[in-house]
Amino acid sequence: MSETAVNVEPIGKREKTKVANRQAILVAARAVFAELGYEAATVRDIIRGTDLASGTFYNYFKSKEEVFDALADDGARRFRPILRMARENAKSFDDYLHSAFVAYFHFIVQDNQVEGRPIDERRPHILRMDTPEMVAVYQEVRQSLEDAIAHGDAPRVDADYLACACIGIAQEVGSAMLRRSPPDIDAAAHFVTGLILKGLVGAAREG
Amino acid sequence: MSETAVNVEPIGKREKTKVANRQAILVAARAVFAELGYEAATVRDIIRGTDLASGTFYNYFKSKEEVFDALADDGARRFRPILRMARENAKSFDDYLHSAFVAYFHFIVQDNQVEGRPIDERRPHILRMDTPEMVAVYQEVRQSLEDAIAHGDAPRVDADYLACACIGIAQEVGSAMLRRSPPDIDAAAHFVTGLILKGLVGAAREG
DNA sequence: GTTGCAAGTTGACGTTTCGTCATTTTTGTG
DNA sequence: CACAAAAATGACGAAACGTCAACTTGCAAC
Repeated sequence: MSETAVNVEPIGKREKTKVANRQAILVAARAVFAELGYEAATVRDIIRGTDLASGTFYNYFKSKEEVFDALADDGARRFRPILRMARENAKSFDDYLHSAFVAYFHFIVQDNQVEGRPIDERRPHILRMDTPEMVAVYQEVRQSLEDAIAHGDAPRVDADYLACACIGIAQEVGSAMLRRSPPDIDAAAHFVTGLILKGLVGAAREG
Repeated sequence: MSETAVNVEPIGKREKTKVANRQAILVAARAVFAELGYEAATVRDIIRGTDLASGTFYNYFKSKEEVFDALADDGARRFRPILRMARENAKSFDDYLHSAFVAYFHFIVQDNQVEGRPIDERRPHILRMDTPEMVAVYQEVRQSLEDAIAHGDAPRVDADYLACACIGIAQEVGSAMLRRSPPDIDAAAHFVTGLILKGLVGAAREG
């Protein structure tokens, strides 16, 4: 065949700048939200953090809210493969639970160290369950639980409720962990894993 | 003494309308948020739902955000005495946990039946942990847990983490429960109580 | 390379919402 | 009733919004 050049980068300049602009807006938005808080931030504040014009913002997002959702979505998107790896590498159900929580706590610690800032500051910690990637994370967790139940590795619990409970625990205990300094990921993961597997007894400080 | 009239109502008209106005704004805001969503709602939309003038709004709240926080705060304030009663009437620690969750699930079911609407609709379900009454609820829960631990009714767990875990579970499983129709409060409460007391085994469908 | 067109960017503009404040109304008191 | 303090009012300038006609850029056909 007469196919000549390699085609490793199928994206032209058009698409490239589109991705770059979108990303620039998200980065600027993250900084602005951290700086001013979600409410006080304006679309103009965000766009000022890029080299784009005000009108361009609306080619990418309908509103400040949509940018925020995209940020949350992004977080979930980055976390999902980590979660999947935890599942694939797990030696047992207990191991899966533990490594999933470790992964999540690790993730939020990293995520909250942006720009050398401590954690502090009222950041928009608000997490929606209804953004697409968020739902995907929920489904991933739920699927793992259902598989474990099907294989007899876990009791026959309501997988929907259990997935929700795990997510709720992860979020709240995760936030509590971040409030402590330094955040002890292993301790937090040990706590929540013990709680889920054995209840209060499992969560107790010493075995 | 020449004190003549009874004084059962120490509040004059001043204070009375102040309370009424504040309440009117909160009621209108709840309706507007439900109707338009938090983002789309404006301070003017809210004030239009009352018979007050626009300027008056700012005598009561600094911003839309503050109104929203006040709504959340209000919810927590109404829930707190219910939670306290659950504690005082509890026969045991297990009983306390169970009745607290029943009370919470009952509370949110009621709260989401406002105006005959189903649950649906993206309402600002966003719950902040940093509003004063919210913190009070957290502390109430934590205190109960610490007391139980001190009295030997519960293992020596990290009370901060456990309180956060309970709240996270209550929120997420509560939301999941609301998504089902009809919401089964007892089933949900049974699930979460079992989970916390005995872990997965306790949460399984049949004891 | 040049030409033409679709895709994307720009910033100025009319519109909407914001938050303030001088004025007016209401409430409590002597 | 008169007076002062407290609160409500709505008009106003400032700020942010979202749109759009004009302009620039990327790409493909020739």
